[in-house]
Amino acid sequence: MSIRQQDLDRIRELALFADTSPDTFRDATGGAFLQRFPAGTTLLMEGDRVDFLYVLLAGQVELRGSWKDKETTLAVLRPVSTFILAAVVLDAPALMSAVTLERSELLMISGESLRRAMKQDSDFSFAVSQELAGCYRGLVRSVKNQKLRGALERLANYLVTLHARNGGHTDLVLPHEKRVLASLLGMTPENLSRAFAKLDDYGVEVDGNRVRLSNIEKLRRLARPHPLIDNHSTSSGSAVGKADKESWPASTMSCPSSEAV
Amino acid sequence: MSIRQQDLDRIRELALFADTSPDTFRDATGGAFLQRFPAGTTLLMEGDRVDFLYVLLAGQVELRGSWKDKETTLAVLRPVSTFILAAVVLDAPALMSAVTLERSELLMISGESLRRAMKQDSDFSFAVSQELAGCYRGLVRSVKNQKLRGALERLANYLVTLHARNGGHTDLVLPHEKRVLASLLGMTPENLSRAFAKLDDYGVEVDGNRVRLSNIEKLRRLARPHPLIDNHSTSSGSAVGKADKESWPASTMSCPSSEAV
DNA sequence: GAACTGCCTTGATTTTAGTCAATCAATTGA
DNA sequence: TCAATTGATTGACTAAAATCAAGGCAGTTC
Repeated sequence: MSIRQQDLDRIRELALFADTSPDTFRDATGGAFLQRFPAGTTLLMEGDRVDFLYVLLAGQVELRGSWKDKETTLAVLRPVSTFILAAVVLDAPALMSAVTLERSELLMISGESLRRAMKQDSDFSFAVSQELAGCYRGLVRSVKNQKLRGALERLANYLVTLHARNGGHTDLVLPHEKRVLASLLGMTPENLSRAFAKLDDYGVEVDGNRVRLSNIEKLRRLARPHPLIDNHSTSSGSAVGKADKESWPASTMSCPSSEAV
Repeated sequence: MSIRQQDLDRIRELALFADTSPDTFRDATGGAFLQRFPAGTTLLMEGDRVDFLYVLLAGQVELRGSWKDKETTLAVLRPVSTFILAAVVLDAPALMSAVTLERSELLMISGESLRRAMKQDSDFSFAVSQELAGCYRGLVRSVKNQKLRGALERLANYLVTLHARNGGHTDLVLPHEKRVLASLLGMTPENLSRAFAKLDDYGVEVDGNRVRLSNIEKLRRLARPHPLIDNHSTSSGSAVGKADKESWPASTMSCPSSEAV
């Protein structure tokens, strides 16, 4: 249960901690601990008091919101990502549930000590502000995506940005189950199936979770991706200036984060 | 063009500045200036470089996003509110446009000096983090509202929270034009009309921009408001602890902010 | 006052998305 | 190995929302 040095090294690569002074880093992560969870574990339920900042080190976790026996996926996270930072900063109840989609490894950092570190170190506080600003902007993108586009357009754009983030390869592997993807894109699984079928005309060939984009230009003409909605760069592209980081949660995408596993 | 003391006093009441030390406050607002704009002025276009943090002191401004000759309203602000804080913190281009809906009075604070103040004063930096966290959570609510509810339910909840924020009065005045409200709620003006008509069965009587809720219980049973989606408290309710503030932009509501005018 | 404008409403229609039901394939698990 | 389960797909149907078109009703302008 104690933290290995290599784990600390990994969270150091997060934008949030990258430039933090050794002292502050030690203060913030001092009481942290590592925990493993099987797939399907609810880490946190909507409305729960949030005592920890979570850092996903391995596996996959889904953030969900619900209302009246309906559920929707707000984001799917991959290592290395932090989540519920906003609730921790405000010491407020969580607005979304967090559930592991696979067996996952999580570092849990005391919210109390994180807030203390913020108050002592303005550089760290600034880094938190930047992180939160990026999160905020990610959600603005998400709202625009949701309100301005139809389901087919959302799927098309999802594929286009997956393609871009994949270094331009035309062969993609969907990073989640289709039912999760459907929920993330704001549609039913049935509708996602039909949407994929329609994209056949645009050179999208689907086989299970493998997708080939055989006519990207045509797909792109349909999708009309826009830099103020779709974030085509991976959150930690090597040459990306720090100020541009808006890593989490990106638009309607899942959240590959600071370091590819 | 120079700033009156009374204007500085007013922005002091914003959560963002309430507890800021006099020194930091002076540093941050030093180069600020006041400007008046007629209705319909575009203060900022999507994609523009953002040089200032805006503080709305009088009037009304709308935040919009667009894609492919479609537009949607993300928030409508009323005094006293700040906006585009996230873009300022990251020194990044704006993701939304800002347009005055009425003749408005705005204080513009240099982004540069704001960032400098943050780096020097960890308390201020912390306050910015709290503000951003509140904004983030407001957007989470907004996404949940949008993805989990239908148009009629969104309208019903809009009215219920307006009612709650109005101190429980059953007579309301819609704070915006209906076309703006429609866009804010993610529907067409035509559909908003029809939705209001349907709410007739639930005791909602509409006359122009005046609305009477003659059967709140029935309306509430339809709306099913939820504390993790709808924020029924005004952002600056007198007895609200600071940590609970999530003032901006609240769910799908317009944004009465720190101090009612 | 007449013409105009912007905003709202209403109706008819089309488009889009959700629901219900059945099937199929792949996986799991006694 | 053979149910039993889960996820994905398909079709038929229903519901919701957008679009198109036409009027009505202030408030302005000339």
